Amino acid sequence: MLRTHTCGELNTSNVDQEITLAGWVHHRRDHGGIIFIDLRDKYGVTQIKFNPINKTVWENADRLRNEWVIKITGKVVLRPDNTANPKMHTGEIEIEVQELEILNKSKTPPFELKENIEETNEALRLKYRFIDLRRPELQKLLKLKDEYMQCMRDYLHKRGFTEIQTPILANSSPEGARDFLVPSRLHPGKFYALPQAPQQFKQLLMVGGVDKYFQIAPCFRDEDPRMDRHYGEFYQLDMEMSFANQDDIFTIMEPLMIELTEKFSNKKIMNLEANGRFRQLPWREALTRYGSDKPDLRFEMEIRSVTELVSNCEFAVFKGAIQNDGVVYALKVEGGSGFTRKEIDNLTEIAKGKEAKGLAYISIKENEISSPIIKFLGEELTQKIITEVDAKSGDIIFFAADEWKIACLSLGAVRNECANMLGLKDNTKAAWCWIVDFPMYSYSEIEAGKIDFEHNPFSMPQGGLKSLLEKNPLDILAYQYDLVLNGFEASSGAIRNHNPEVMYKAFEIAGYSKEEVDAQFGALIRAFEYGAPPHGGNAPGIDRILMVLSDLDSIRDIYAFPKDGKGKDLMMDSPSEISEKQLKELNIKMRQ
RNA sequence: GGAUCCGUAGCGAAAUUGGUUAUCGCGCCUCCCUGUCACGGAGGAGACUGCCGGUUCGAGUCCGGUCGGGUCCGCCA
Repeated sequence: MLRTHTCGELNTSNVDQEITLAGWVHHRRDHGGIIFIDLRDKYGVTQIKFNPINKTVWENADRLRNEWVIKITGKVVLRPDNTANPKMHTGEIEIEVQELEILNKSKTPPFELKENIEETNEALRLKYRFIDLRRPELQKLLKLKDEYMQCMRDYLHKRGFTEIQTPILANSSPEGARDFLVPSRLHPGKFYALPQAPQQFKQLLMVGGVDKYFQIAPCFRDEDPRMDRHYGEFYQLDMEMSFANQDDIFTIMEPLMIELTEKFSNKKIMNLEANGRFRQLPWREALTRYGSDKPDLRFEMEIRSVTELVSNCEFAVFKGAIQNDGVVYALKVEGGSGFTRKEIDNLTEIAKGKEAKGLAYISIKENEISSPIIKFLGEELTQKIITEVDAKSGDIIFFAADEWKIACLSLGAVRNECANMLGLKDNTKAAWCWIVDFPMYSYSEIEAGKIDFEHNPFSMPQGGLKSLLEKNPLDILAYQYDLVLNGFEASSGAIRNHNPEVMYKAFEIAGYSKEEVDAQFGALIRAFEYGAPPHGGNAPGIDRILMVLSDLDSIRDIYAFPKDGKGKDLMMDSPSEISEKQLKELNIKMRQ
């Protein structure tokens, strides 16, 4: 060992001991006749001091600069009276250095590592990630993530789950996100794909009799990143159980999420049902009341229908929407009457971003009701609306008049932004909930009249084959659920369709022939013909959950070596060009 | 694919309505200093204001383009 102790552990009980420390020069204070150095390692900082006793040691101490790596041997001594530093763990002692070895020099770092320094441009920090990682904040995050993953593993192991690794080189899946493709050298013209999720493999494990599987699984998707979506690769706590129904999955997941919240955040869990269970919101209700399939339930601010109330009004926008089988929904925002013209314009743009045509409003200030639509609604109806949504002085009411889904989503986006503006997103709270009863199908947004899977084609339709045969596809619900935390989608899961007959029928409704299903999901459907047990599971996005629990502004902080917002690794300079030789070996011609 | 914000020494920021030699703090280099811990003191180096073009007597500042970065929409079964 190059050291007898770490830089974070020495205290008064070690006084007079001869010790050896190794670490980085964190900071130096040269007083002419005495040099203090804060020596840093992962575990902390210890003050070491040099006096001009030994000429060689003194001269070398004089050369030391920030981030040089050194090893020192010396004696632990009590600091003189009134010079202890209560801010340091090791602040009562210091080391009188007798020997100094310079293990490595360092160039001047491109940014400073001291605390209380304003944060440097992220791109520079990412390029020099190996330096940035030395900061205590990031050291803590690495450790936190390790404990976090260990907690999940322990929890599931105790409940009889087996962690199993599934292939990284897999098949391209025709639905879903863009794949990362890997050309095959041994099979010219053919490609592997990195898995978007181990979905099919975990279902095959259930057919294989594994019963309870989990994996902290890497997932690869070539889609544009977001603040809460790391580019390219991310990790899910992928789990699946045989002979389980939806409530069995919830019963396993809920205590784990509670444990993670309590151990890895200082948030107080709110919004639990009286029996301690997570609230369950049907998908349709979530959209109708909160305008989102991932509602932030830390605050109320519910959408209310005024469709009935305004059904006979002469305001063309409301009237038109209702005549087209649409709805008129209202969102009362308490304390929103102070929004400026510019802020309302911004909210209007947000609503339009969700395909609303505009954003009508009624603003109620002390003695005055202001609204661009009051002249169309009339005094009486305006008052009725205000009463209906229980608005008071100081509030503003926004309206969406459109087909149901657009009305919901546009007001949902407005609700979200208003909560930001009014500071309603309380970071000391954690609001978990399940969104259940997703529709199995919806109309295609690309091809008019065509029916697509709304969410996950492998889900079991509620009512099974009977529903598929008898119901209007758009009315069929799936045993499909999302877990939501503070407005973020934390997990997605389903009870799977394990029956070949039901599977073919489900795909047939979405326009797939038997041959297409066989070609694309051959292994799965073949497996289902050999006694597949009923099964289901889900897959929490662990990076995103930790990001929310830790109140981080970016999911990149969760990764040791993150990609930037354009999918580049600035440190490794990837993606990078490859040689002609490699391309030739893979039978790929570069486009000129 | 679209929208929007940002870009000034190594880092973080400033520069009035377009005006003279682009300012400050940290860091860096040299020297002084035996109790500091954001040590102190003296001096010094370091910038084609992202890049290209335009308007103007004059551009860090205004305009157009471009490159790089952040965030959002689309996208993410």
